[in-house]
Amino acid sequence: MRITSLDEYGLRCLLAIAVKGPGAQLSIPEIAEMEGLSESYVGKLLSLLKKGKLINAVRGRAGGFSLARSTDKITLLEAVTTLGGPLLDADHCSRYTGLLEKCVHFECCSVRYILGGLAESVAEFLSQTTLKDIIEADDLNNEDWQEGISRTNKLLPEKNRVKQTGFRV
Amino acid sequence: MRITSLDEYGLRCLLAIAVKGPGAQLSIPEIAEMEGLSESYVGKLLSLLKKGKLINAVRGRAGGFSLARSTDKITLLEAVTTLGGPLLDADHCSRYTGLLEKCVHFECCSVRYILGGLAESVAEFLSQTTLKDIIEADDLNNEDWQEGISRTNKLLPEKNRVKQTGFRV
DNA sequence: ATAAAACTTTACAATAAAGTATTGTTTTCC
DNA sequence: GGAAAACAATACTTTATTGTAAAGTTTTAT
Repeated sequence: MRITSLDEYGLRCLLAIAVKGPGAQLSIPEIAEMEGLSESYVGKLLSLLKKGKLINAVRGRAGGFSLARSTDKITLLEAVTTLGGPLLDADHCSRYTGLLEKCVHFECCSVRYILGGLAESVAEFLSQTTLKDIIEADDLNNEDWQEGISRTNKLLPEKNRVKQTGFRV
Repeated sequence: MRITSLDEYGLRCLLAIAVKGPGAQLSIPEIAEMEGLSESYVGKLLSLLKKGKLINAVRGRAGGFSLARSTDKITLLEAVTTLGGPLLDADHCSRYTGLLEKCVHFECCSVRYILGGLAESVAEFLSQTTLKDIIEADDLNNEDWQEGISRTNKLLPEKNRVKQTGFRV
């Protein structure tokens, strides 16, 4: 399981616009400067977000991007879905068929069952947070994010835990 | 966010051994045949699982792989972690720095905060299911997995929902 | 009008992931 | 002892993802 670049950078661009305030507009060069990304890449990311109807674009010299809806009407689930596509795709089972035409577990599949549940769980989590929630969070708990490992890590058996740093899933 | 091939195929190989019963042994050619995968690929997947101490290997003519522990002692979190690595890596923030040496949000980052929470949530979910749980599940609910979309999909605003099929996150 | 500034689209290059092939080592059976 | 069968390690090919570049369109200021 992986978080993709599109998720990471796309969320950052979306939040950059959201943080600016209601109705605010930001241009590609501005966002690229703020986020330390190339203008080409920001343009690509924003075109995805636009296609997903999360932002509106104004062309021309005074152009830029603004949120299509207020921050409390945009959930992380929409953002992540728009950017990286589905976690578990509709054609998941026809993608992972191995050497055969059809997956050997097509009729009854415990992996599919589990991954389906996981996808729902993740969707549930992401749908409960809006851009507004993120922006308004008083304490982003960034001091101990490196220690966040401990919380997640404790779920693993001792010898499998990551010693150095970071979250592990 | 994506589920990787390693997750999908690796879990299938692990379950193939687990399903066989306590102490049972399976060879690479056997698993490859059962799962419809190449022997090379199965070998690679099993070597990962072995490195993660989830299975034991016996070399030689009567060789094969067996579970390192009983099915109720192996969680999905361990399996997925072993196979695909961490969802949110320790060096996440140093990987996504854009054009700069250091991410502009390094000091205080709302995306990191949210993704950290998501990683914990996923870890929580995966750690609660063992191989035993999967094997023993009476009804794997496979009849309506295509309809599973509805449950997840309902969390998205109407116009953004996937019409065709599948889970969407 | 014309140039500048900004979005749009698509093609391309670089990188990473996925999967295969090869070669080698260990064990068993004859 | 030698062949067969299996695991082990690694290099290699293919494919997908990332990120960049370039050419085009729209709007505004002068």
